[in-house]
Amino acid sequence: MSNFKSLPGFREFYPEDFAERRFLFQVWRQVARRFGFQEYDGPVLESLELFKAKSGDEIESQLFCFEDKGGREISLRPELTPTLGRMVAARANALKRPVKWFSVGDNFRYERMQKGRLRCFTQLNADILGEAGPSAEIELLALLVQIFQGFGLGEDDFFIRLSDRNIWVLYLEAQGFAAQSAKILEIVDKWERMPEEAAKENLESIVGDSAVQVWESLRAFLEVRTIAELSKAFQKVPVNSKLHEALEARIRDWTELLDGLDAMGIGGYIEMDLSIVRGLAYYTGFVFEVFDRAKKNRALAGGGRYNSLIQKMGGPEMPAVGFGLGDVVLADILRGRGLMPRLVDTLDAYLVVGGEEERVAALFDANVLRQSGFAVDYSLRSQAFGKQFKAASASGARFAFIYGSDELEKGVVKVRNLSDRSEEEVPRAQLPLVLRDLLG
RNA sequence: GUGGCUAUAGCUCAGUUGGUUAGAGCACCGGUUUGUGGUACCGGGGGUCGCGGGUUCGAAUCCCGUUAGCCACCCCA
Repeated sequence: MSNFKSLPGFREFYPEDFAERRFLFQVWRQVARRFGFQEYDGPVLESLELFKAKSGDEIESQLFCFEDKGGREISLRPELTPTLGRMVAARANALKRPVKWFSVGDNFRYERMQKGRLRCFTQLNADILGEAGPSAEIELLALLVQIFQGFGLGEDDFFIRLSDRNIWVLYLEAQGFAAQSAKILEIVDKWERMPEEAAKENLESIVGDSAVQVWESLRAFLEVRTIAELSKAFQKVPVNSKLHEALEARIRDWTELLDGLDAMGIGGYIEMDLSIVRGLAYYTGFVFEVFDRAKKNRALAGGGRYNSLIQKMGGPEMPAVGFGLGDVVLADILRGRGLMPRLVDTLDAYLVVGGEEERVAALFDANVLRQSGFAVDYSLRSQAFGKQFKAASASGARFAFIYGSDELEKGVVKVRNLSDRSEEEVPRAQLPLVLRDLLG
């Protein structure tokens, strides 16, 4: 065995593995186009600054970054959104709105691997830019659901946890902690993972004596599952008139969003769950994550609204919402459910060649057939008929063309249907036409 | 970055209290088969037993180290 191994977290795709990938990407592209999204891509390698600008300096430890020969600090992209932001910012005023774009590309993160997480993975990114209202979220979430449905997954398999950073800020503001909201949301983010005592201590260091009271209010908010419960939660905190207006507006957004998702027929996939807050740095409104119902896997996808990124990239004010969907967890789940088809490249015809003299005719016809667009193969070596038929079956070809001395004397080849074993003689010149008919 | 478990053929795994040339099934190649294919029979190739060191007359087996993988934590854009 070779001493050269692929790098940790980087995969090799043998043909049967690659077939799985192609299947995933096919569905992604098909469904995205169905929704009117256009495909784009950006550079895999970017300046380190681009990613730091969006996510802060700490991110460097999780990047594949290095100095190039020109002394530039660069990094393989850990995500596509900064690149998208720059691309859209550069042409923002010339782009028809809404901008509905998607991309399928490799991303790189220097992290310890575990189930569902590698160092190089492929992500579908879909974004809608230029629309501030919930109609963009409705469209995007509908796309997300149809993609999973496209793989045969349904309501019993996955669901979307839907949350809202705006409503959290309003809630904390009402309690007088607007300035501390980022830190408090960090506690919310770790609510299920962090031991209660540690979380309470942490909270105390942020809000001081009000810790007990705030803790209870967080707990109550996390139990909210409906708009009615949401309104009720706000009745227990002091809401001044200015806040009241913002709150009313936000509740109208929520209503529009949920009604729209119902209208799309995907209400059954949505669960209001304010424990989702996600990457605190740049999300500005609704955020969401997709999980399998069994919750045995990492999030299948995640995203949300990021209304200030385009400006940050030097563009005009431009609202945006998007999601990323990785190939690793998705493939795990599809395999687990038996929903990963074994796609193999199949041939239209396999040429069975009698001997060296017949080979001349076979090579000639193979070339003609291939130029006509058919997938055709034959044995590179002179082999017994039985051997060649075995190879023909294994290749998945639908037909075998038999080049025997008897046939060629008559100017025909025998066309054998490999599934029903029927045979007919066809003049060589007519092979492309006949094959086209046979394949339907 | 931290911790636990694992490592024998391309894959799934056997391998006795340490014992002589490390096995099986599947897969692959060849044959039975220059005129008919998923079955059958026969044969073949393929291993530094993850790597390095130690104990021993002798190590896949015991000990130490190391690397990689898996799982969880941290993180998760």
